Amino acid sequence: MTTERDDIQHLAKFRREIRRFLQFSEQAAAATGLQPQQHQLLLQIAGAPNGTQVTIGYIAEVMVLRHHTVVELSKRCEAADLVRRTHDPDDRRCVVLELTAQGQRALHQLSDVHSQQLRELAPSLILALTQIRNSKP
Amino acid sequence: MTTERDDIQHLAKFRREIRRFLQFSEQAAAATGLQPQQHQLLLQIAGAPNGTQVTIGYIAEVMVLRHHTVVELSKRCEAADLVRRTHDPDDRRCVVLELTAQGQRALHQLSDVHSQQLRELAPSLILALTQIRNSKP
DNA sequence: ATAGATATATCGTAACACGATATTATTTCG
DNA sequence: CGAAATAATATCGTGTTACGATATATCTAT
Repeated sequence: MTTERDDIQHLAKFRREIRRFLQFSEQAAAATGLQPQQHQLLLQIAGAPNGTQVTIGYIAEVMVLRHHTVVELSKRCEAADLVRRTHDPDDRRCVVLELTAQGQRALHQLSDVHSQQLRELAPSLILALTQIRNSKP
Repeated sequence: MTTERDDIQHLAKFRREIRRFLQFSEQAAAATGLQPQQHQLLLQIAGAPNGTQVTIGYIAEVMVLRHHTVVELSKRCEAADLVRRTHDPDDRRCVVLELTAQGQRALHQLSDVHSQQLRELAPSLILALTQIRNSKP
């Protein structure tokens, strides 16, 4: 019972840390004039493993969203001149997503502050994870 | 430039891991008949540090929400018989939040699967964090 | 007792993700 | 080859949710 309570406190602490990070991230995105999800889209486009074709479907998978949600998100980003949408000439069903110059600028700016923030938060996140991992299975 | 690209890939990987965990969490909550935020409320009520008065304001702070959002969330949880809302007799402005028996059951059930899932995801999360932390400042 | 501070509550609104459904392009196979 | 099946993206309507603005209740200090 005592370990149960400890476990729950550890889980709660982990979620507080995550939430604080996400809140930071949302504010950083807003400060750059982006919606949080727009930032995530840019990040997943630019941060895909080398050689990946970045399509709607790929993004839907890695962001764990329905594809039509990604359609809408990518269109909002296109309208904001952050993302370019082109049809793959080899399979014209597929839409390939790339960053515009402005999208790259925004992402690099955001990535800098995120790296820095994560370097600060990493120790307590790792600690929380370690505590959870060491709880009785 | 190469390090920049690596950094972005590491950040993207970290976000993918986080997103996968959150997705798991949302589905687990849904399987128990809870909204994701309802689960978070239960967790932060039960997982507050020992001796904490769990009020609307406290939850607003740790969940990084406006207090009126917590009012609404806690009322939905009250309606679902997961949470009890009582006025602190010493300061009747404050609302104290506690779990009902049913809220405790749901939370324990969810905590079990979350602990297990986090034990699985912890290594790659820690790896991603470590890679970010080791990137050039 | 009253002004100001603190904590919670109410109301209207906008963003977002989803289900259901549709459209366009490619592949399969009879 | 051409129709049916499959795959990828697109459109539309909807419900939830968090928010800003504002209101109410309670406490504190003078």
